[in-house]
Amino acid sequence: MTLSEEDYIKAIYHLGKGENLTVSTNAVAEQMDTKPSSVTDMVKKLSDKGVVNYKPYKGVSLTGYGQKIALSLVRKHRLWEVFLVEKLDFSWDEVHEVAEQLEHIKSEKLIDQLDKHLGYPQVDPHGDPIPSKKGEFKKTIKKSLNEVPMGTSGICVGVKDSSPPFLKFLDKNKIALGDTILVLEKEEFDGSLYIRIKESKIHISNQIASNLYLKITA
Amino acid sequence: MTLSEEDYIKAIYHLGKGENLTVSTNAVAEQMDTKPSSVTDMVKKLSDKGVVNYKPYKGVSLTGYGQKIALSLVRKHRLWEVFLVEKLDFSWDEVHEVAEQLEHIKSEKLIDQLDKHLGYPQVDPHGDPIPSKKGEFKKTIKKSLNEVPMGTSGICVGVKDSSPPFLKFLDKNKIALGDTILVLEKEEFDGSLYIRIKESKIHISNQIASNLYLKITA
DNA sequence: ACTAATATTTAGTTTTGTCTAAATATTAGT
DNA sequence: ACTAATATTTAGACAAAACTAAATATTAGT
Ligand SMILES: [Mn+2]
Ligand SMILES: [Mn+2]
Ligand SMILES: [Mn+2]
Ligand SMILES: [Mn+2]
Repeated sequence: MTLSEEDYIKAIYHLGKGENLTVSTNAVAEQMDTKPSSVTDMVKKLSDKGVVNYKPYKGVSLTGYGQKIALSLVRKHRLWEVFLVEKLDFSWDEVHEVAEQLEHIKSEKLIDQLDKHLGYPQVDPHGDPIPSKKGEFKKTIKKSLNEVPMGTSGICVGVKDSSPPFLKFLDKNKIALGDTILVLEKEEFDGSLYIRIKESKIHISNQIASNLYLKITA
Repeated sequence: MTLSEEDYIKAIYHLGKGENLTVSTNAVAEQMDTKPSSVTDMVKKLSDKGVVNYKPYKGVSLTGYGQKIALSLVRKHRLWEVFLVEKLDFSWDEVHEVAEQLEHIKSEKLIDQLDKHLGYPQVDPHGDPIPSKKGEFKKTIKKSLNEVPMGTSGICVGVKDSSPPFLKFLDKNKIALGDTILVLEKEEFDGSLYIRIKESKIHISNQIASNLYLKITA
């Protein structure tokens, strides 16, 4: 697969929410920041290669073969993200762009050894699970912080919005993956939340809360 | 620069033996495993971009700008090779192909942090020097083990005699290409040498020493 | 069911990097 | 200096991946 083909496969995978939904040409175009006509061209080629199922005007989905490729790419992307954060001191809002390039490096040994070097991590710096070599991975049950009952305590495992501004906000407020968060109280007026994180009590807007995923432990 | 352009720049750099010699179209074609006509096309484009000096029928050389790019690529290539050997347990004959891909990843922070992670290495696994961020690097020379001053350390990069008996001897004594060798002391009587190789001190005859090449950073 | 809005595909170009075959320049041998 | 061999460039073509503009299909509103 070429770099371009691989990026399309990943886009179709992500738009299919891991359930291999059929996705529209326009959705892929938006995700890839390209034109719908370019998507049509590429999707025809991927169909010829047996990577996707494509019915004109009806959308596109991955074949079994296509899913395997997608999972392998996701694995590589997330392992590289872990490497960048754990070994090269990148912050979690800097890794995506570089991993987007590194995921295309062709070497099976490279990724096996990287996995080992990192101690076989289960999740990437954004809390997303890393598929095994065989393409299996644990579904993490995530809920956004604003939809759990008061008194719930859990571990921050991910974000919905991973834009640099949001990630920077989290850094500034010392909210990081792996932190234990306790939801204390909801402000009736604006739906904002009081939470306890690492011994300190902070106040976050409902919008912030809705973008933070919690893995509930109790 | 595109991946293709970068590979051409590196080829011209290497053919120029680091002295920026003017090289022929055919030489570049051979190095790149492509056709001379393709080289002509690319060289014209690189000339337009100010990367090379090109006179039709007279050959091509790098401009100052082109040399900077070449050194940056060589730096990246060699740092990745060190990473693969030191951190991911690749052997020295497996790294080139992968480094050939990794050298094209675009991220200044990535390479700075990688350099730091590796402890600012001076040479790659093949004994070749790693240019600094500014493009400076030490020259290396290849000498047979019996003609270097005592106390010299270098990387074993080749053999003069490659007959099975000699190679078997090397195997038996755990001397392999890529090993770092330190010359400790010469025995006056027979010119034999005491050397240190991977934590162990061994004794080799002058004849053995004369058949081993060392790459030394000067 | 008809029409308008939207989504998608088709047709025709462009850029990049490659190739083959033909033309031309350089070099070497006599 | 002439000729033959070799090196290099030019011309024309192609595949990949993108784009714009036009055509067509789908969908939603009345
Ligand atoms: Mn990518
Ligand atoms: Mn991630
Ligand atoms: Mn390369
Ligand atoms: Mn090397």
